[in-house]
Amino acid sequence: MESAALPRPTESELEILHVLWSKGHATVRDVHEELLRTKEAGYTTTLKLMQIMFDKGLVTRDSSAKTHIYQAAVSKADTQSLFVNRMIDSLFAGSPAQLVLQALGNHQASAAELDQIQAYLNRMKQA
Amino acid sequence: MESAALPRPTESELEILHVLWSKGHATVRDVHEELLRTKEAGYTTTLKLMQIMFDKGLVTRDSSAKTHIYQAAVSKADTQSLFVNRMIDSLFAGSPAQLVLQALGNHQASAAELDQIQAYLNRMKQA
DNA sequence: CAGGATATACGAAAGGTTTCCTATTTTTAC
DNA sequence: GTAAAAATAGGAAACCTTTCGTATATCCTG
Repeated sequence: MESAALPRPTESELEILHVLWSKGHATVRDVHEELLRTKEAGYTTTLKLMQIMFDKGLVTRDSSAKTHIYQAAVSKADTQSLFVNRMIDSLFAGSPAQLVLQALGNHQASAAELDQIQAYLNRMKQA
Repeated sequence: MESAALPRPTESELEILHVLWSKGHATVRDVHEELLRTKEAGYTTTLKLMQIMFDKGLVTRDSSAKTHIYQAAVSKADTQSLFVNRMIDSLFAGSPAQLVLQALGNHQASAAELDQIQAYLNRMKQA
């Protein structure tokens, strides 16, 4: 027995998930106001998107009160993983190292970030 | 003066680009036969996609002969970069290191790959 | 409790991607 | 040279995402 896998969030859905991840739980209006800071959209557009996300299982909601309260049903880490793995398969022939080098090569990382990665490598070598 | 940026390839377009990147240049039939190895599709579907890609500027073609010969107009590295940068912005708050750790954490990399990354880090530290 | 504000639900239009049918042209093989 | 095979082009259907108008219900304020 296996329940259907959650669909990959679309671009707009990701924006909403970001708000939910940072706020923990939020109303449609909360999310909408946050989105307005970076993009233009009508309120019912945000509402509709969140309803669709609910139907897809990407968010849960408490509808006991008149104003529904939403929460992300997928974790940020799992979602990042979903997209990263997909990209590794589809663009880097299954090689995570290729993606890593590409990511580092373009966006120059800070010293602190390089240290973080170094620490990770050290842990891997010990194991 | 600045020419319009090329659009981000769609999923299907990426599959075709992969074939073109590996073959260098190919006819629609070449590409189609290759795609058939992993997915099902009609010949005219592949043709149509490649025509659209031509219109978008994602591929070039030599139509001097009856059977056109296509080539990718975007490099694999540039395309990888496009997608990676986009993902860093949209899912990792602009931090390439976060993506790197995520990529390494999930797909366990081989010793050789870790060495490659280590070598990269060493180069960065020297600089 | 009446009127305005705020919320949800529903439906549909607009835009993009993917698919394939059909018509037409060109090549090839007998 | 003619018929079959293979190629291109164009259009349209099916599907998904995004957007928003409108209808309806609920809440709050005076």
